Amino acid sequence: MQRYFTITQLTQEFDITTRTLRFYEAQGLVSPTRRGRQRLYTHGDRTRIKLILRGKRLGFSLNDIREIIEMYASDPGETGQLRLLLDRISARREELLEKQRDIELTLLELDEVESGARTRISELEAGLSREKV
Amino acid sequence: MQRYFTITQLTQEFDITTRTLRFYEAQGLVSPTRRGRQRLYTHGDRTRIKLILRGKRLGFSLNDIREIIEMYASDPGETGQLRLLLDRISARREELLEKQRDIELTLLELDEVESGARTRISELEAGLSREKV
DNA sequence: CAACATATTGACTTTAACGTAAAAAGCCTG
DNA sequence: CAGGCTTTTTACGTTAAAGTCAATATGTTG
Repeated sequence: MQRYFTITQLTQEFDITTRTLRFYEAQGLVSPTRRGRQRLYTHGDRTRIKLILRGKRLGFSLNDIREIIEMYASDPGETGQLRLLLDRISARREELLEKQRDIELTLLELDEVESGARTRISELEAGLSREKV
Repeated sequence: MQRYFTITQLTQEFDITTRTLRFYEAQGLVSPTRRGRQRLYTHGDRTRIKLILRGKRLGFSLNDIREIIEMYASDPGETGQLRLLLDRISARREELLEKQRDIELTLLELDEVESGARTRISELEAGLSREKV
């Protein structure tokens, strides 16, 4: 297993541009180490990038994503901070559950549209295309 | 049940601004009728708005949403068009299923962070706060 | 080492999705 | 019907998330 990934390896793997990865770095979402000026991404960096892209697919902004990632990485020493973390977690969980419900609804609607379309196709194929079946 | 909704009623119900609704109209996503210059939204319009907002929560762009809504409303007369519709439906379904998986993963990660946090809280409350438990 | 590709940096541009502000129109209400 | 409110229209501004382009720098290969 290789120790480091280059920027182009990652752009190819995730189908994003170098500009995107540098932008994420400027936003403090990843911090690849350097060999000279060149960026070297560790497996940890790669995992972070996966998290970012997953967040994007779910419609989270980069700021949201930053907060989520920081939750993962945070290591609060006192109870108050830990309780605050628990609150944030449950807020995020609520959001995700709402998205799940939204998806369920949309899938159901797609099912309806699909079965409607299938019905009409079979009508047409049965030669019943003389209006008003 | 009322026949029409005013723009402000809908902005209040959905917690969006009039600017947003007019913007959606300019994008061809809703087409309220008019009484003079005033916009009157039907129940159908209201449903569309719900669809739009649901799409947004799932991270779809307004263009995506337009296409999805057009799928719902489309009434293609010939088999070729219907098959194309079926393709679009299954593509959208794939996207949604991917989002579902993304959500599952994220929920699992949140569970882990949460249980870690709970563990540390109980350690702290047990008075074991003298480093290295 | 010259040539050529690859990487970095910085500046400017673009696109989506609204926000904000100003002016005019419409419509109650005393 | 004057004053005040909401609504509409028009136009310009803003923000997030990159895209594009040009100038260097670095690396590598014959």
